[in-house]
Amino acid sequence: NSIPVPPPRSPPTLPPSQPAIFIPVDRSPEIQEARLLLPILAEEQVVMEAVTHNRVVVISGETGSGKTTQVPQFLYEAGYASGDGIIGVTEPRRVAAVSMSQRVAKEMNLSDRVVSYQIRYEGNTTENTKIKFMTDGVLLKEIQRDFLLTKYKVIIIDEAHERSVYTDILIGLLSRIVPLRAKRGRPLKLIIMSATLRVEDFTANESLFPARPPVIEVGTRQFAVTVHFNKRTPLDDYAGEAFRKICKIHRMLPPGGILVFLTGQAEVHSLCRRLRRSFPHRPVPDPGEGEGRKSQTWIDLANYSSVPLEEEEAEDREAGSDGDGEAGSEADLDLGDGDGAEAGECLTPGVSPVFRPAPGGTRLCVVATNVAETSLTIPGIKYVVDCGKSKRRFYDQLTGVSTFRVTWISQASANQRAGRAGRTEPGHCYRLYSSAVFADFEEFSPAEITRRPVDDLVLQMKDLNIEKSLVSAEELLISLGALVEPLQTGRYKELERAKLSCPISPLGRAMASFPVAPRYAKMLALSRQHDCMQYAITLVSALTVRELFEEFNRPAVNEEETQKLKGKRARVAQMQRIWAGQGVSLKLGDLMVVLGAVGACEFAGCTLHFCTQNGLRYKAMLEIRRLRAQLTNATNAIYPEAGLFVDPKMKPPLESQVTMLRQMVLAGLGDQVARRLPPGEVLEDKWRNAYKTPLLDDPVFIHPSSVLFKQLPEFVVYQEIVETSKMYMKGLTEIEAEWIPLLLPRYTHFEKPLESPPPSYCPDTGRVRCHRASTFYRVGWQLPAVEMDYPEGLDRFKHFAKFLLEGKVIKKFASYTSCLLSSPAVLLKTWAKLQPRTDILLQALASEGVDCREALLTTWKKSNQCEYNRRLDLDVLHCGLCAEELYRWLCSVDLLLALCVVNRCSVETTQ
DNA sequence: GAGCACTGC
Repeated sequence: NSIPVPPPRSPPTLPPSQPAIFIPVDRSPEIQEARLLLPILAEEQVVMEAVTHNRVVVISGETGSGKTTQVPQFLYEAGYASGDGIIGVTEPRRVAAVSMSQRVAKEMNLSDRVVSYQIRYEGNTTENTKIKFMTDGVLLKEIQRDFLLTKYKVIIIDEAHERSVYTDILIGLLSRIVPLRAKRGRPLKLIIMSATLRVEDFTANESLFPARPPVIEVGTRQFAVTVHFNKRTPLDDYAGEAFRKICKIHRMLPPGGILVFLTGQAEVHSLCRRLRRSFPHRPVPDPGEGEGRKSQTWIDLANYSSVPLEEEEAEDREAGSDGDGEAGSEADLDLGDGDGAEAGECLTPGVSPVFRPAPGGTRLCVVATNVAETSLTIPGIKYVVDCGKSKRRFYDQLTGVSTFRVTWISQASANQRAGRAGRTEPGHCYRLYSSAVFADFEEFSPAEITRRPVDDLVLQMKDLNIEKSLVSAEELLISLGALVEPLQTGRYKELERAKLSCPISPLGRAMASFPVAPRYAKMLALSRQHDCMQYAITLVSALTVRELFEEFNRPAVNEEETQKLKGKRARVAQMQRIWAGQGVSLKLGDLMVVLGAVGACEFAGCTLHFCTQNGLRYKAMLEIRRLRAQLTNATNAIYPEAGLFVDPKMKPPLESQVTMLRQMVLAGLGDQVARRLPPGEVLEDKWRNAYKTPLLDDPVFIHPSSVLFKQLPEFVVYQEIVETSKMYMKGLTEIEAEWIPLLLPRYTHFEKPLESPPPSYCPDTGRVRCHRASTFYRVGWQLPAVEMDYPEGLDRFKHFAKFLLEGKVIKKFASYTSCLLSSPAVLLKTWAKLQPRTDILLQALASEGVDCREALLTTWKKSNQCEYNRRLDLDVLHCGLCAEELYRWLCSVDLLLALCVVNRCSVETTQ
């Protein structure tokens, strides 16, 4: 039943054929036999000719065709990995990269030193590696180091139809790299593998590939799946509809596993309970406990969603109460050969060992969310029940607010789900919605890049010196100090254009080398200053992984379970309070909890037992552990003097370090500050305990799970805002208002320096200091006046001149102060200009740019290179002789300054 | 006073 293969479009004249290369492969007879069944094998000739004659080739076909495992082998046999180049294959998921490399190594009878993989945390590549499977993000990082990907002769992008962000960006970059490599005489071949439906995305995009690349279509080994639509579409109760459908399938249809697609964890729980109640078997272990629970996500879906249904089923009262005649009839289980057979992806080799076969005399029923669509393959599924919906995260690019919504899936997703029924034999897919509804589905899910924040991507592109016109992300990066701020001159349009072409700063380069979001990368880059790096790394790891804690909020089925869940929630809340601590520690808020949780978990050896006891997600803790190791290595690579290591017995941070961490969080997440509405300003009830953020008009609230929920600090920084019943901030840290102007000057509008307290001279930095009040951008919150460097401008020269004459800058000058014709304070008077001597002094300082001690000494040094060079090595400020020389110099030559102000006699005596 | 799908560096 394979799709006819059109010949690849060939160029009018073929280049002279090259001598055929053939690298022998020693496959076992069993492997060879199995390969022959794969549709792709019949196309080897076609594929290889297309690759020979084209720089870019698209291979389309569902995963059942075997293209992922076979095409790299074709290329290897044709010599694409002999000599100085290797074959690279990207996958959107880690499991796929690992399992594919193992599978291909086995098929080719080669060691994993030759057919290897690389994922974020680990890999087995060697200098002998010829075929390298990797996740898409890994290859993107490699481009950052070697833009032309010189070690590869071929790059295969697998699963391109999934349109994952990294895959999208890779294809964009490779479309530019391929011609560059051709120009250099070391051609790189690009093979894009995609499901048939989405091939146009790549071939019809002329800015990607001006010459349309040839497409080779391959059939699948997929068995026919008959699709049955509901006549009616339930309004809301798709879970109930699923339940009824499962009951009917189970009662009336031949053996074979059932896979049910729902949208969320709670639904999965509740449907499983309902099924167990209706078809009781031996007790199924509670998902929240039991030693078989290796990891949360997988086991959740394995243990509690694998419901063996007994053949001698119990009376199904709930199904019996089904009043919907039409949906309840047996007609909709029609097994006749419909023409609705749809091929869908079904093959992900390396089936998860988590799924145990159903016990004898029972039927396997798996209730799952989206995971089962691409990430998991469950053996023995013959029936798919598809509610047609999925829960997706929506992200508002303007406000940064996340929401989770249950929406209709795309036609492509529905077909993907249906395909899961045809893996081992012909199957059936029951769609709990009508064909009319299906026809209204979007053809595809929107590409991921359109639905997520892009700041990290822009930074990476900048690191590659690629321009991208994404204004808001650029603004964020400028605010973080990762990009150089554009010049504030010129017309508006020029300004906008300047923004888009901001070069990357040294800080930005350092940030780009950390494989985390730019906000977190900035925290890491800053942590070097205060001996907080190991804490910052731990914090950033945990925040990147997110959702550290198990969710015990699901509705319970009976009193016993209610109590159990209540107990678990109480235990977690208690631990969170302990980890958060009191006083200074508590101000770090939910991030202190995270730090404490990771610290305690590692201290206990990161065991499953510890995680279960304390409501931590074991899988999350393992991921944090690996990310910590990676970030520690990355940090050591940038700052070798740091000498960091992952300390499993890391001590809690000192109070001073906690404060530094809070400041780092603020510096990294300066645009995610919220202020509590002062109780006196609460006019409407909806603003009670509410916070205001710069970007939202509506009130936001502290999430009840936060340890700061009852604290209600005036200023907080949040990690995210999720809109559920209200707008809730999560991941909170308390910050001090006076930090904002100092750490976030770019978000602050400063007022004029205050007259009281008066500006002062800082003997340590040699600069003029002052106090300034300020307001926070957009919302105009009044911020307390803080001490800071005096702003640039004429006034700074005035103050510096005053301090100079007062002897604050050069101590020795103090002895001359009494000889001055007028008090140094005259310089600050509005009428000072009327005194020519003060004006001449100011002009002299300004023309040399002398408004701090360093500038003064530099100018002096420059002007008196020969005369005073030797003495400058001495400490000018404390050596009387030098100070006098300096003073004389100031009076006589270059700056002319004191002459005009200082009493003539005094000058004569010193000269 | 609550309830979040999945994935990658």
